[in-house]
Amino acid sequence: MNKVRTLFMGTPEFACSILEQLYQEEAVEVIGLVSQPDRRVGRKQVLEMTPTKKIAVEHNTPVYQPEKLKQDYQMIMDLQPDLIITCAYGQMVPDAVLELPKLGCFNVHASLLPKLRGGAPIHKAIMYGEEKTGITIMEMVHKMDAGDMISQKEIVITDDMVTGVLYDELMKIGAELLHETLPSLLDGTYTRTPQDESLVTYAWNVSKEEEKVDFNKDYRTVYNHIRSLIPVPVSYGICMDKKIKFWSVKMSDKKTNAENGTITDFYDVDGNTYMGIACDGKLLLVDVLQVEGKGKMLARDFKNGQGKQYIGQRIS
RNA sequence: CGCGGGGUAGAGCAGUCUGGUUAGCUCGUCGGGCUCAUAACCCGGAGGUCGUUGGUUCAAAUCCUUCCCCCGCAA
Repeated sequence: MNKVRTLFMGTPEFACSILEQLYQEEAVEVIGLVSQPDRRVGRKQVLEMTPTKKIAVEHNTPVYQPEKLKQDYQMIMDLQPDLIITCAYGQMVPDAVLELPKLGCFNVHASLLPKLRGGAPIHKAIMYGEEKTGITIMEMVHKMDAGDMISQKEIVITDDMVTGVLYDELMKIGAELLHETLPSLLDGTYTRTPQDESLVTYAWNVSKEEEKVDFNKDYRTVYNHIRSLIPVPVSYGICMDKKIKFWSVKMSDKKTNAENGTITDFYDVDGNTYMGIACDGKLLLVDVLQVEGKGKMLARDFKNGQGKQYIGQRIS
């Protein structure tokens, strides 16, 4: 039996587990990877391969990285794939490509569609306080993340989860769901469930503006907001004219009548030291933080150094 | 040369502008004490080529210079 000629389209870390899964599938041959172009990253602007590309290179799979897929997709047409799987590719796929493979084009999306369509479903699931999220595999259509759903897998979002943890969990079950769903995609026996348009919500990429924390919002919202941006891009507040990033926070029952955003003091809880920030009448406890120009550090270390000067100051 | 902050005991910082005896603070660590007990308190100790190079000076953590490294921003 011939293997199904499969093209994978995906770019970031998240797509790696899906790509790895495809390599493990007996029935599938990965004939190519399409990812975003390599970008220069960091202060030194080092050109680095995209995460999926690194994996494809190891498997000697051809990699295509068009700057604008809409204008530059002939190589995909030439490849004549039987199946296209996408996951967090980062560009809209032209209709001509969607219609090309005889088995179809399917997307692995990190949310329970029709909720959270868009580029940042994992961050937004936590930021918006969803109690559960998951993975949806669906048909690709012209409109973003709007195709009929084929399979889903749920995961509960617990209070202590940050985006990074949820991200890893979803990577895992994404690969599992793909494995479970793949046979039906290959023989065409899958069932399609249209998305209920009345329940659609969107999860746009996190904007610069969204990285800043507003301690005037309610406690839970602030907590969700901060943990949703860990470990990337990390939220921040401004205090003493410096940017302070919040790398790890925790909720508490400690009450305060200090103004929202006030750094009230440092507290020892269960052997750890936390910096308390007033929010909505309660204290939000910061475990790990980073002041502009400095590395990230434990609240305990911050307290031992310049942290004392910050007590009583307000974060805006 | 994109802009800016920084490199001082194991950790986080002060001191640098206005050079000057044993480089200070908060912790940690080690020893001792107090206590029924302690993450508390008291006493004491160890631990620093002040990132690197060269220079100025009677004297450099501090002023000038070379390079390296870390971080924030912008991309």
